[in-house]
Amino acid sequence: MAKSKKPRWQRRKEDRPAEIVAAALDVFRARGFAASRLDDVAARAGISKGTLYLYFRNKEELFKAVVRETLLPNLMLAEARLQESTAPTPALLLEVLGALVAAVGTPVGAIPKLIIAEAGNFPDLARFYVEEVIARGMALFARLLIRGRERGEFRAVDPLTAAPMLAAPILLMSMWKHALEPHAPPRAKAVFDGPRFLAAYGDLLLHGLLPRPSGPRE
Amino acid sequence: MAKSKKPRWQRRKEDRPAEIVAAALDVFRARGFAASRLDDVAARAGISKGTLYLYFRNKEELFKAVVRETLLPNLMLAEARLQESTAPTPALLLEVLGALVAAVGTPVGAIPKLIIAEAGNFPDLARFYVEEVIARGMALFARLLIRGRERGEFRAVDPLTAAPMLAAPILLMSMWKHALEPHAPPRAKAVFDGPRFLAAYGDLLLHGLLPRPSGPRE
Amino acid sequence: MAKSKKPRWQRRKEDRPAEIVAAALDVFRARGFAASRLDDVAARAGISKGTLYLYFRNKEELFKAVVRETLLPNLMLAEARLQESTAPTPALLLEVLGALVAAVGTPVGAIPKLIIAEAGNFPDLARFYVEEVIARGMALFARLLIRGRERGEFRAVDPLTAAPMLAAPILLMSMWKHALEPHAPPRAKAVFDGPRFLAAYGDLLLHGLLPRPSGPRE
Amino acid sequence: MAKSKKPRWQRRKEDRPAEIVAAALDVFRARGFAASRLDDVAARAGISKGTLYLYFRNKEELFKAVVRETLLPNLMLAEARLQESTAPTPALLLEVLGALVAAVGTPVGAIPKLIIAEAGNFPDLARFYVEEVIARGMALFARLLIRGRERGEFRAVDPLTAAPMLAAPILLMSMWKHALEPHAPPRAKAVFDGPRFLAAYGDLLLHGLLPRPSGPRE
DNA sequence: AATGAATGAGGATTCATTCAT
DNA sequence: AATGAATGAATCCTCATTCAT
Repeated sequence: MAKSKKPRWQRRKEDRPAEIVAAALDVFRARGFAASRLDDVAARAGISKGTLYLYFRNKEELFKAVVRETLLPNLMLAEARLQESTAPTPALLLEVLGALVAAVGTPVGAIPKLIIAEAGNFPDLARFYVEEVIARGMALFARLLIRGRERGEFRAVDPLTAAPMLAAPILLMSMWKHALEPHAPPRAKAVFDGPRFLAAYGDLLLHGLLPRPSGPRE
Repeated sequence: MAKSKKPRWQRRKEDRPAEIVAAALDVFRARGFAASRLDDVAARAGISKGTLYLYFRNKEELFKAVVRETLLPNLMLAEARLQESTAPTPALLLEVLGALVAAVGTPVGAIPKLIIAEAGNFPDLARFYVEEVIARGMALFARLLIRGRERGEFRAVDPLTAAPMLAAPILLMSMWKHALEPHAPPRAKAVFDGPRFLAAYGDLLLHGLLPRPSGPRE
Repeated sequence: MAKSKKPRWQRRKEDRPAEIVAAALDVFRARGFAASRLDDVAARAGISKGTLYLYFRNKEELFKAVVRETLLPNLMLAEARLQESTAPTPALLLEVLGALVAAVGTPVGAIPKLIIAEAGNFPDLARFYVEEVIARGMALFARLLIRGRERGEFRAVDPLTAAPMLAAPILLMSMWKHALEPHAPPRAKAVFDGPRFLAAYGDLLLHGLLPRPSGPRE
Repeated sequence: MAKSKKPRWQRRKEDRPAEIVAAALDVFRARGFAASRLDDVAARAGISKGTLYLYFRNKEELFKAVVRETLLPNLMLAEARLQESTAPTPALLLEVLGALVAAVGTPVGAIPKLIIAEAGNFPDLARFYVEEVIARGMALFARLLIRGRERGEFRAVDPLTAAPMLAAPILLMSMWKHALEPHAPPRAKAVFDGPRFLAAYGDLLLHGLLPRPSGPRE
């Protein structure tokens, strides 16, 4: 039998996990974790169901991999960006928010909804998210607020308490985009459309943060 | 033979639906809709599995009943409150937000997370939520912003675009309370605790809304 | 309290069982015994589900009552008719067949299909049917054949073996009417219509397929 | 450690459907469709419950497959046989009836009872049976009657009306064998035993009940 | 390394039967 | 005598996981 030049399977040991994770995210995004079938994940990844188990011990591990591997790179990127910038803080804040808003439009934006939906069933995943994602994200915002305060660009607010407020509209937008917008009438969709949302958000946020031109307050 | 032997069950046609809905909300809240077993709902409602089906055609209908029957009364209450008040708009806004924050602490607060998690699987539920809850909620906030503007209490912002920003921290809080907080370290829990959160939120929000130049404020 | 002239329930102890049996036959006829719900039987009888159990121990007993109480009167009628008649045997045979064909058009005609479908699950019902209905029916036909032979009206055939052949088209017709006809195209329905079927049946039965060599017949 | 440990299962994609259909027919035959449990079908087919669903979408589809796949081959066989024969028509008729009587003794013989029992619940199955089995079967008999008439072997009868009469005793026999005989006393069983039944049937069919005026027959 | 047939535990749903009213 | 709310065993079907190929 000499016709065996082409191997029966491609050797793609390296790429497979990432492909599977991407496929899983797509499927989980649409149906939620519990209602997703591994059959569908496999089909979308272009492999067979059995092959999934060569790379992930079970459905839960696949879920965790999806969360870990799609969130952390994004977060580290943001942290690096903040570190090196010398721009005025209001501009830097807007830049960070802009990056987040952009990220929300990608499949990654569906992760928060998935985590929140399944936190009750996967406590360690919830813990991971709280400690590795939320805590770090809030710390990042808090540092921004402090930086602004120190440079006289922001008024004094408690950074740890205010940080979540900065994040809240981003979260809202991610929920909207990945859960409700597909079912909303056209007029409702306009509200959340990209730059417009970001501008309104920044306006409201900054005018609360910027020092008042005249007279001391509070 | 005393006639004491307590009966194996009671007839309670009137109360049952509400009790079942409450039990279902509890269970769905903890596990999510898809992962909840009707066995558990029945157990928590103190009835047998079959009894569920006397009152709800199937799991999906039960879910819809939970959403409809717990959200609408709350919403109508808020709308009524807004209608009759003559208070200054900033105070009224804070009052409304306070009521929402309070509601978030009750089981009702878990509904948004449930809806968002299952929107992909129950399009008509999603549509119901968008049209009957979100739209009405946003309209309510928009009316508040317009009222404030007309009375000179707020600066000019586009009410339809700004409304979601008012709601965002409430949503964030509901997600936090019902999904992540149980898995968070104690220090993190403090941030969202009641009045403190509300105060920070109102402060940030109002200083962005109030007109600039001068004068004493509330 | 003097307004109690009209009692809360009618006293109808006597009629109820027959009404229930009739309703049950209707429902069983349409869906088969196994797929029939007692809810439907009760509804059709105009009573509540619980009341069924005041008259019949369970679903199986109801089934047996349906069979017993609808078949036996018919059978006894036929036996009596045969006893007293002095008509020529061919005419008598046609009369009996005619009565059976008529009976097949009523709800009773569905009983054979019910028995046959459930014989495997209710052995004693099957035994009852074999011994009380089939055996007696076959004996009746056999007596007819013997009577004809003795009076020189029929040729010699083994009466016990030939009897089922007389009954076969009746059975076929009952199956057709109560099971398949509702789903048949119009052209097929014509074949089984009443007198025409009976005439063809009598003709074939009495004369057979082979051409007569000659001479007068009958 | 010998490698003996026989594997927990075998892969048998090719044979499975036919095996399942055969097992299902056995179970349906004994209990009727509605009262049969797929558990039992699976057990009899030597597979697990889940495997059923790899081959049949649900219980109803399995039922339809049983009907379709066991009836059609038999019917086509009979049609082919009729086409090629040059025998005298009475002999050919007896041959066809003999083949049918033989078929009735196999599991296939239980199909009519199943169809008739469930026609009310599966209208399209009933339609299929009326159009693909009964219609074709009756056409086959009608052709036989016409052939006999044309060759002067049969007297003139309306072929479409007479055809069902030829089939009726076969139907009766199939009902008897698969429903009632197991519950009948020994003496009753003799009546339907194979060649004897067939001989009596053929005799009656060909010659009828009336005495012949004269001459030798057949 | 990859497949996909086979498994079987788990959960939604139905409905005969019971029993408080 | 009658009701119908409540029960829970029974059964269909799904799908994560395993394993023969």
